[in-house]
Parts: sequence; C-alpha cells; structure tokens
Amino acid sequence: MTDLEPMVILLVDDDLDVLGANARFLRANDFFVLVAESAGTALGKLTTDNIDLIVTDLRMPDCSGLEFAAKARESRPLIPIIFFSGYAQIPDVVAAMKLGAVEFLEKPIDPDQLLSVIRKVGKPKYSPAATQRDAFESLDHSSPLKMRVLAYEKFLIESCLVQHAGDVTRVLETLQINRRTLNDKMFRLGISREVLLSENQNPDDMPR
Amino acid sequence: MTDLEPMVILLVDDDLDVLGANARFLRANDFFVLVAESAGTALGKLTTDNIDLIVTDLRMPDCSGLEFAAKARESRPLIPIIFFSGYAQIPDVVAAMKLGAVEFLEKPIDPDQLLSVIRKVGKPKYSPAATQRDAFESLDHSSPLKMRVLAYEKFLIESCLVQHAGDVTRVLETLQINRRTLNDKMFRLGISREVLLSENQNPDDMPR
DNA sequence: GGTCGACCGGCAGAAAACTGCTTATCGATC
DNA sequence: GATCGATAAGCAGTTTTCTGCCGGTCGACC
Repeated sequence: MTDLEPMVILLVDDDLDVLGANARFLRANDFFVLVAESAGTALGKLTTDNIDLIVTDLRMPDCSGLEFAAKARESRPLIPIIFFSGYAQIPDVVAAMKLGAVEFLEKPIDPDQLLSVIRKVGKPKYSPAATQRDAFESLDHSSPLKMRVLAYEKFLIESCLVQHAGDVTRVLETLQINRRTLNDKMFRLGISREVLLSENQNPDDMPR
Repeated sequence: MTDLEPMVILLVDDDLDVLGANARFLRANDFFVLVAESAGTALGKLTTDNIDLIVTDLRMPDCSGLEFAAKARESRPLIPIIFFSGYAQIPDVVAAMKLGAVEFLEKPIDPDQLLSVIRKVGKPKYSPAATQRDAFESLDHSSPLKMRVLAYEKFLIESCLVQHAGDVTRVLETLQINRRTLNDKMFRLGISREVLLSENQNPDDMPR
C-alpha cells in the first residue's frame, strides 16, 4: 500500500543530528517524511500538509512534546502520535499515553522497532470527523440495544478496515480479534472489503 | 456522593505492610476497601464482590500485575484499574496504559495523590447532554474492539437509565432486552442505578 | 401483619459467539 | 507451472451470553 501513496510522517526533534538520521532512515523505507525542529514549526506543517502520523520527541525547548501533542490534537483529533524520549519520567509516559499516544519509545531509538510501530499504525485514510457519528447514530433512539451496539461495531470495523487500506491482517492486530471472528462479523454485518476500498481509495487513485 | 454509598476499592499488594497502611488510609477517607495479597485471591473477590475500582501493584509473586489486570478485565471489562510500582520500566508503563489503566503511580505512594486520583475516577458523571461522548470515545484508538463496543453498550444503558429516572422496567421496553440480561450486563459493566440517579437527579429534584 | 409490585440474583438449559483446523481461491512471485 | 501469502468459508468443539423459572428482599399500601 505504501508504494502508491506513501505515508506522510511528521518527525519532530530539536536535536538536528538525530532528526536527520531518523528522517533518512524512514525515507529509505519509503515513507514521505516531513521534519520540524520545534513544536512551533511542526504545528504549522500540521495545518498545511496532509500528515498521517506524528513522531515526536517528548522534550523540546519551546514547549514540551505533551503540549505540542495536545495542540496537534486540536486540529487533527485522531492523528496517531508516537513519542520517544531519553530519561523519560513515569508521569510523562502516563500523560503521553493518556493523550492517546500509540507508543512510547526510549532513546536511543531502535530503528527496527520504530519501523514496526509505524507499520502497525498504517495509513489512516479515513476522514474521522465526517462519518464518525452518522454511521451508527442514525439509528432511532428507540432501536433495540442490540441493533445499536451492532451498528457501532460495524462502524468500528469499517473505519479500521479503511484506515488500513483493507489489510485484514493489520485490522486483526489493531482490534485484537480472531481472524475467523472478524470474517463472521463482516458477513453478519454486511461489510465488504471491496466496496469499502472502492469507495474510499478512488479520490486519489482514480484519475477520471 | 461517597457518603451514602462508599466506593468499593480492591487493593492488591503482596507487601502486607504497605497493603495494610494503604487500606487504613483509604478507609479513613470513607472508602470501602477490600484487600488481597495475591492476584489469585483478588480475582476471586472480583467475581463475588461488587467492586468499583482496582488499585494494584505491578509486581507480585504469583503473577504480574499486567496479567492480573488482563484476567480481571475478563469478568469486569471496563473496571478502572490504577497501577503502582517502584522501579517501573517504561515498557511496563506503556503496556499498563494500553491495557486501559487509569493511572500509574510510583512507589512510595503519595497518599494525597492516590486520593485525588481515586476521587477523580469515582465520579463518572453522566450529565446527560454534555459528556455523553467521552464515556466511550475516550477509549484509545487502538483499544480492542470488544472493549470499545462494551464501552458503547455501557454508555447506551446508562443513558437510557438516566433518561427513565432509573425505572428498569421502562428501560427493558426501550432497549428491548431481557430483564435478566440487563441485570447481568449492569453487573459486568459496573453500572449502578443508585449512583447514576444520585448524580443526576439531585441538582433539581432534591428539595432540601 | 398481609399483599402487591419492582428489583435482584442463583441456577440450568438453550442459543449465539468464538476459535482452531482444514480446504479452496486468487494474485504475485519464482 | 509451482509456490507462497493473504483471504474466505465449512465444520466442530469450546466458551460465553441469553433467558425462563424460581425464590428472596424491600418499600408502599391496604
């Protein structure tokens, strides 16, 4: 999936050497990498560029990675964020995870680990804001509980599928669910990989 | 809220001195405290008693706090868990938070901090209009499917209960669900009619 | 005190969901 | 053409959930 449309990663670190090294490494692995050496510039790029994932140091001079993440979430509420830091204190880690961090890595970064984490996150093509609610809240308020729960489950699975470009294996990991179970659920809920993909991919992939 | 029906806290620690001290401290602050010195006994109490919150050490002889938490979640999927530990490693903290821990405290525990964290957890305010979403959307984007679905189910049931002023029979009709099933679900999801009502009704309805 | 209605929870059979094993298909690669 | 990886689905055993039946508690009312 990354070949056609590489994931856009925003890499934030005030240590220019580390920043450069990591950027090179990620680019060598076919990611499209934007770099920022401060939270300020990072926030700027976040609004101008279509970024899929943030990888940021926790400690930076102008403002902490936590503040940066909080601000980033204002414009991109569900964007995945990966933190890394040396000398991290437990409370920092806790705060970062509470902010919804995908992962917290310790410096020095193990490139393979970083890579596997990024791959796991995948590329969220799904525009979260738009359809989030409609999908399942369209149901009547008096609908049976089971219906409403199933609708929500369907919505979650569909989001996850679209996010991972139809890669079922990745969805299994993300949702922590058995392959067989997912198959059953998709059948029961009437979810079709093909339909989902054809509906979401085409904006960029289909020229006309 | 804690006056009428104190929160039931399950405190787990293999260090009996610390366990006793913390239990005394919490009891002095009007909580109802159950103690367990091992994961095994804790799991037992979890199924027999109606526990609102787990506070557990991360390191224990019979099995790690993480394993314990995972098992605890099997019978009480959404119960809040607070971890504490000395010498915690970052990956442990990350794993704990991914498991949905509410907080991760470092040993030695600061009583005031513990108290404030518990108080914060203990107020699952359901002002029906405002915080409706947070209840289930606060879950991590990578949380297992089952947990997110359950959180939504919990939210639906609680909303419905509040809406009908705690009238279970009406809720049964609305949600089209068996009485026995609703009972089970409420226990599993940690829903309490009393707490819900006392938190929502009083602003207007309580005359004195 | 007796009765009624609403609620809770134990128990056990029925129903549904989950999951490992297996086979089959399809596309990509060798 | 052979092979491999990913997906889908049949089947069966296991686990979980649902639900009807029952008895028990509590407060309101007669």
